[in-house]
Amino acid sequence: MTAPSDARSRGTRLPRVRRRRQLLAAAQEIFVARGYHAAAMDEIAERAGVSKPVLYQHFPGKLELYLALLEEHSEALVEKQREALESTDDNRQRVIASFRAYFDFVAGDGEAFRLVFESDLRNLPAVREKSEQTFQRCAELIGEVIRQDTSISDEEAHLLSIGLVGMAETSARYWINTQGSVPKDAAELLVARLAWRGISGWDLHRGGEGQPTGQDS
Amino acid sequence: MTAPSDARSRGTRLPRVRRRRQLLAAAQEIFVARGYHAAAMDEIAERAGVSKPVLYQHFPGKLELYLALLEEHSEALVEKQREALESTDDNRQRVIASFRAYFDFVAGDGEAFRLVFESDLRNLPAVREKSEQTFQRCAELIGEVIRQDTSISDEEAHLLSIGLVGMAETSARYWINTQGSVPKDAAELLVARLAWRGISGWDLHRGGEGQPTGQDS
DNA sequence: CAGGTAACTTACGCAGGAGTAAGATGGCGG
DNA sequence: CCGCCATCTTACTCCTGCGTAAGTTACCTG
Repeated sequence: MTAPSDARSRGTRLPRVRRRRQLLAAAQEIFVARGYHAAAMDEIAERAGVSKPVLYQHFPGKLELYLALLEEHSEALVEKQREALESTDDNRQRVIASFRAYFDFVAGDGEAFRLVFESDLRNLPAVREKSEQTFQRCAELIGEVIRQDTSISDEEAHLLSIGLVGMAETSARYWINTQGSVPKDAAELLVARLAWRGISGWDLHRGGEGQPTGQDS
Repeated sequence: MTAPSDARSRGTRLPRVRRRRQLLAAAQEIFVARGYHAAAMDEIAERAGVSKPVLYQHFPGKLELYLALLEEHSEALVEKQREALESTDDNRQRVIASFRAYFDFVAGDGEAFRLVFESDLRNLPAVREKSEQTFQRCAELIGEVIRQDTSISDEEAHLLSIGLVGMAETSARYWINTQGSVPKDAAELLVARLAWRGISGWDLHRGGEGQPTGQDS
């Protein structure tokens, strides 16, 4: 568990690009495990089997190193979300795919989600903006879908989307932190069903265009 | 905005208990504005119109000072939540009250919610536990209500509760961060409605005990 | 009004960790 | 085989910010 990810090659010289990738991987492990503040550049270097100045030949400072990782994984999440929503035309399936995307994100890539969802650097404007922007972009993708099928205002649709994204993020994080109690598929479907029941046929009472037929399991 | 909350009394001696309360208030302002790491004990002392050692006569260290505040506001949230759920017997009203409690919490007490929801010290076990425990307790309160009215398993009910609490927290935070775009009442009701549509009559398809009558606006 | 004690101050020690000179090394083109 | 440049290392500097030692002032009690 504390085994160096790539110290097999202590003393080995690497071409620039390869080394950079390896440094990013080492940094991710440390940042994820300790958070930004408790992570020491010395430890990151050590984990990569390299001395500290090497780190500074690839990144101007600790902050930039962190931001590089944050950027990468934020984009990955938005991309996953976009793919999920484009994967089908059926809105119910869309909801399921969307939640699955969140659970996949949280389950994948060495717990990188902790950088995006649990950053201890949110007080830095640059980081706060990135986090919120990522969140907003995910919500906006969902918001568009909602707007297509309902007659509610843009602002309201956006607020609903925010709520749904929050639900997805929160439940996915809860699920990953309590691994073993609920299988992934079941958790995804359960929460997706909650969301779908919430939004489907939203404006029926306004004289909507057809009640969801109720088969939802 | 940067006006010292209580430096009117620079040079004034205060009885111990009064001073302690004032120090907590000053600390809250700084911690909320800067986060734990960027907050300096010097600045907290200055804000209170007092010199640093005074701080240390009341709290053993920065961490304990922070934990005192975290504890206080975490308990306040859980209490608000409990009151909301006890305020009525009608589950639909319960949902609304529950969301209102979150919005109230977020709107009140000098943005103290940032300590509970956005702490930059979550990597410290003591803080992580407190946060998660607060979250769990809120979810558990809701979970009990859900279990009373549905036949789903305890684990599933809990997961749903987690999702709902996440939705409440997220939408409340979004609302407070974009003050002015949506009135509080409208936001609360909108999201509460989303949640209520999601859970009400959950297990009808199993042969439940009566369909919700559909009047939900 | 004197003396004691709680409240408070100035001024410092000290540790941890980011970032940096200056020098060593190894492989590759000539 | 030799010199050159990219790669890497040791061994520092320096700053920030927590926590404290020692000394000072106001209030209160006898």
